[in-house]
Amino acid sequence: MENEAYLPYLRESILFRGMDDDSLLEVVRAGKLRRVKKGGFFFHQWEPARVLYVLVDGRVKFTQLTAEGHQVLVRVSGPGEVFGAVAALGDAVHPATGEAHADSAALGWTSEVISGLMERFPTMALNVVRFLAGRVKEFQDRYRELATERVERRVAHALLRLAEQIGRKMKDGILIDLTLSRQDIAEMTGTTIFTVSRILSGWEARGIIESGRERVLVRDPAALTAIADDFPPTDT
Amino acid sequence: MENEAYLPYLRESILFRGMDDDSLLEVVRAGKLRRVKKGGFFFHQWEPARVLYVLVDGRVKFTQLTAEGHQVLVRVSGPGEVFGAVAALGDAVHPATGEAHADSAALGWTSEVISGLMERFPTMALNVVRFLAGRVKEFQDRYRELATERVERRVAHALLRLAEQIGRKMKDGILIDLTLSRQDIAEMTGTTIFTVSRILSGWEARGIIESGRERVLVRDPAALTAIADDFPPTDT
DNA sequence: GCTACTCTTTGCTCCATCACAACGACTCCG
DNA sequence: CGGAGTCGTTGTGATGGAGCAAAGAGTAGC
Repeated sequence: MENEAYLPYLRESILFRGMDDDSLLEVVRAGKLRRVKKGGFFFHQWEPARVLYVLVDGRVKFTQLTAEGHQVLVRVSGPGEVFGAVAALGDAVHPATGEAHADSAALGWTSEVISGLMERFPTMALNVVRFLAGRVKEFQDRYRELATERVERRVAHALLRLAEQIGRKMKDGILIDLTLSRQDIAEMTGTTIFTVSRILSGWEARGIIESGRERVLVRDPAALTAIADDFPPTDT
Repeated sequence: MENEAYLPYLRESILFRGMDDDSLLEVVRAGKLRRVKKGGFFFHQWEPARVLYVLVDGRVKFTQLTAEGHQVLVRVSGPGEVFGAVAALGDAVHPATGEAHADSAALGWTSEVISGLMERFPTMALNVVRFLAGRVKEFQDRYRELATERVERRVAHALLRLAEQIGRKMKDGILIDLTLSRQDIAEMTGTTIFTVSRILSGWEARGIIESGRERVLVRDPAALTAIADDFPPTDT
């Protein structure tokens, strides 16, 4: 079974850390590989959730649509990351739609299989718990951010998070390695495309970032951090 | 050991659901009761987290303070609810301060004990996972709410959540059974005390709520739901 | 039951951000 | 390489809600 080729991904994944190779092999064999082409979907919002995935290749964006048609971009995942977990583990419906923004592949386990594995491998159960605790903390932080911060700071935080998570180090800065439109940023930070555009233009003029169509390069992360933390600008 | 008196609470708690009485007894014995007087603290933000609690009596408010001094009210817990879990299970620091707003008592287990129990009782591990998954979902929802909704709707949502969680049915409505100031509501919804005051006054004039000093009674939950869901008012 | 304190209300001002429109730039495809 | 479509920029209002000040209402302690 070709699944085994993905073992290295699992070994580093937060869910399976600390497990021995035999156990990992068993886990990998219990999973099922699913490929989704760019533009395709792993699941849609409101669908009942059955499967927890670990992305092994590609990029997946998770968006929520509100009743009024507002869209919120919840997260972008890259290889090695876990997704679909919250719904699959809480035996509920998917809170968001997962769309492949590049040709993608993910290993999936149904919730029953996951439960079984957790019983057999307590280490894994603890890992799952730690993973979820981290997610809660993340959303709590983002919640507070949204509740207390101005748009500019929120955008700075969002870019820093993305740079950290999927940034690629280039000679002149950190490229956010992802097609990332102004619209996307607006949906991540709860603002409008216009405001984002103005903010990014301002930063570009100050040399903090370099941006093009669906592309952002962070040239001066320190300056961005200063904005995110609301320090006064270092130079006049 | 008097802990056993609290068995009924645990049996209904989301963490211990589905466990047999022998196991529960063991769990309860492994816990340590902690009492905190009104105004006292279970823990402070930034402290390293060691203990997961189940509240057996009282009310605890959880607040986060931002670097700039903005305060955010994250949650209010009543008897039977789990708290301190996210930090204790993720072996991190407490993301919030837990203050008793009434004389309170809680059973606590250190993270090591919890880990041990989860290994011994897989049912409990699954419960923990489900609990955390629910928390993630909740914060994701609140995040989206904050990102896309106007203040009035957010306040409506907040009151409905509170009514659901700790409301007490009265003959003329649902009393939110908690000292709940305008300030508190503002901190829950990411707005200011002034705006909250205006909104509540408006609702009171329309007969939707009845409010006094640190007290809110929901007279017409349906109207509040309509506001929360942004339906046009049913009558002129 | 007076006093001090805290919580709440309300009027006013101001501004960050939204909303819309129009234009400009880039990309893809035939 | 030209045209259509998408994405980004910028100017001009409009406004929801923040921020502040001052007064009103409850509450608690003495």
